[in-house]
Amino acid sequence: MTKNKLVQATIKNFAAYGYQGATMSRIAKDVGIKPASIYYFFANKEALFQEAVHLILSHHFSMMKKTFEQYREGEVHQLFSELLRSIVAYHTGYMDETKAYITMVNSPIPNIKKDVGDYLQEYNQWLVEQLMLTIQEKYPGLEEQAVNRLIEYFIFIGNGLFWAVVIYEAETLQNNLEMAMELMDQCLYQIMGE
Amino acid sequence: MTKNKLVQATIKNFAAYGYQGATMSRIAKDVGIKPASIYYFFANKEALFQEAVHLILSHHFSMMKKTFEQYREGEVHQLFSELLRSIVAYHTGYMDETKAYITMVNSPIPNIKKDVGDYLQEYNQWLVEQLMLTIQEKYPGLEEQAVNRLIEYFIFIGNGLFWAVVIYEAETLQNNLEMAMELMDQCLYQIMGE
Amino acid sequence: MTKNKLVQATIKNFAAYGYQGATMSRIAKDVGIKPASIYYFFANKEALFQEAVHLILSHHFSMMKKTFEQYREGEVHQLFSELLRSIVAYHTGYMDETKAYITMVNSPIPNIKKDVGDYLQEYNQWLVEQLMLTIQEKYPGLEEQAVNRLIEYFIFIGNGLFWAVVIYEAETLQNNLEMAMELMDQCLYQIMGE
Amino acid sequence: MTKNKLVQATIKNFAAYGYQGATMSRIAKDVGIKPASIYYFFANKEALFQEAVHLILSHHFSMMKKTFEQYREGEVHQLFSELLRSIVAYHTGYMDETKAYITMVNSPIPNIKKDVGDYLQEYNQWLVEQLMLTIQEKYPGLEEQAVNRLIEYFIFIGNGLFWAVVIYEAETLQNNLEMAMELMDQCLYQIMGE
DNA sequence: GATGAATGAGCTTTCATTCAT
DNA sequence: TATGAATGAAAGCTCATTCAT
Repeated sequence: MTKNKLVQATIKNFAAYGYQGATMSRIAKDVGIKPASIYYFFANKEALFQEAVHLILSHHFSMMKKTFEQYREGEVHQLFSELLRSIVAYHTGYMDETKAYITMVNSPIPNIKKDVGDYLQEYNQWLVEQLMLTIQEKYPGLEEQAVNRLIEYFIFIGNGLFWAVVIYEAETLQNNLEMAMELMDQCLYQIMGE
Repeated sequence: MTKNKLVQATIKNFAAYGYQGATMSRIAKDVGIKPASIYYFFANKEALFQEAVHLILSHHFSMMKKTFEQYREGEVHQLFSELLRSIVAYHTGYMDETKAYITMVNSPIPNIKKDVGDYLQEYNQWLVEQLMLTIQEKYPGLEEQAVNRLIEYFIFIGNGLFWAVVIYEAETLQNNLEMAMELMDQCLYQIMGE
Repeated sequence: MTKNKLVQATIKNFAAYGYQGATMSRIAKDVGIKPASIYYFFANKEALFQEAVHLILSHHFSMMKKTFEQYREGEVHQLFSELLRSIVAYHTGYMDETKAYITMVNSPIPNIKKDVGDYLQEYNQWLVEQLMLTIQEKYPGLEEQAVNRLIEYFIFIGNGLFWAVVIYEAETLQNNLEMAMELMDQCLYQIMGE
Repeated sequence: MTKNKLVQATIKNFAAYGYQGATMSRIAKDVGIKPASIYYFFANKEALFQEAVHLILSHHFSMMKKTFEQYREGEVHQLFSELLRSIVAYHTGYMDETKAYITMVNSPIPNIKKDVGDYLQEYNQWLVEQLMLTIQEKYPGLEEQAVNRLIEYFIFIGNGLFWAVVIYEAETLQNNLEMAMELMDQCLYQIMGE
């Protein structure tokens, strides 16, 4: 469908040139239509980009959710590892979305900045909640505060991994993933006790 | 000096709007001159931005260098802590430079992308080299490979902290700094032994 | 019928925005169809507007004719009064047509300008002819030249009233109508003698 | 000066094509510059047209004022005649301004419509005030109400003449001017007594 | 050093129109 | 009858850049 193709092309151009640098002409050309035709599907540039933003964010969410659901039953140690692996897999696999995401975080377009901010908060909340439930289920005696610290470490380590995806090549990145997993194991060991 | 003010205004606008979004008019207005006057100081937009890029990168380098020199004589543990603290201090204190840096990393302007890539490599090399010397000096018996791993962990943790500066508010950020330092201590303990 | 509704919507938009300012989309939206559907009824924008123009002009003609026929049998004095009253009634009652008419008079669209010019001439001719017949019938001895002067005064006063409709509110307009009727009476008295 | 030429070309195009029909390109071409250059002098199309509107209105005002000052000392009868003659002279001499004025009266651009409305009121007020003073000075015993009625008739007759300028050719118009002056004399005679 | 005036290139957007369905 | 999808042309406007002063 033309509309979907438009959003995909928008993500690609957003990633490569940023909001102002991505032009309606280029996006149209990538899709194989004329610029004027975009306006049949979207009211204006901002509306088009907002749809792209929403797609990126919901895509990210569904990816992380899928991983979470797949490994929630197993060991906590493995869950963390797989979530970290998933961060790398998603962000390298959908590099355009990742690059677009980076420019979105400080977008001068208020609506976009707001959407990303809202998402970040929502995603974080979901992640904390789910991890809390899962871990407490498995370690019933554990204090909430301890679990919370564990989750905070996980998020911190995840952020390091995310930025690594952006700036490093495959090899270094693989090394970073291993470090992340080891650090996470350390934290688990430290907090849960032996 | 007008030229300096121009570069500063460029950094500010670069941070706020990205390369394409930052206009010569706005930069000129911020400085209090007319757009045409910019061309007395810089050949064109790219040259102006490249100077801004260089300033940002060299500023970052000199900050990290200063911290390094200040703490290289002390304990390794403290050196790492201060370097991490320095990352937070620099990136929050010079938020515009940080934001500009983020957009620079994926800049569609080849020269800018290249400069940043080169810098990243150079900075990394310097950091590794300096840390290697310093640590080996203090732990003469330690294998190079172990030191290397330690440094890699430090860089990984530093990256996590960097991204935290970008997306978190002061409070969360402080918490992240503490986690970073604790993780680093863990690594030290793990690798150096007790 | 859709076609009629289209013409009505065209008049409304013509009045509000002028020829260039009135868009096919807006007209379609007012009617509740899509722009493409207009082309089933009209060859193009000009054809649509020409139909609107014709409707406005023939509507005006039929209104004035009706008034004329209604009062031609009575006193000349009353006929003039009612014709003047009719000018106000028509142009206030069908304000959209009046506003459209004003823009039509100097329309950059040759066909429209021509149609309006032709109509003005035709309408004038009809008016003069009818008034001539009616007045001569009632004042058989009167010289044709005198009747002609009377008619010219009537048209002049009618024009003043017309423009008053365009620029004044109801109250001022009412006052203008009374002045017009009094002036007309004066002319009658002056020319017909006591 | 380019700016003045721009305003003149704007009036000409405004008269010929209306607000929406007049394009920045055409105006630029008339002046002998490129469209982009207009934006050095005016913020946008509306600002340019607003300047044109102001010029038209103030021009009209200064013309009527001049006539008024020239004949205020003489007979009232002559003052009215000259004012009427002045209406014809101005509106035929500056046909573009007159045509532009007609489209302005019902302009879909709020600012323009407002400016014209405000002007109409201001001009009317000035006219009534000046005529009141002048006539009362010359006919000291006359009641204010009587003078008021006289002025109202003058304005009414002036409106008829104005619209005649718009729709008639020179010959008919001359005839209309004579009628207007005769009607005005009649009113004077009627109200001031013999 | 600085700018007034100008411009080419290109941007987003609008709009009348087409045509297969 | 009606429209979804598309487009050529042109609109208003922005912007980096130039150059004489």
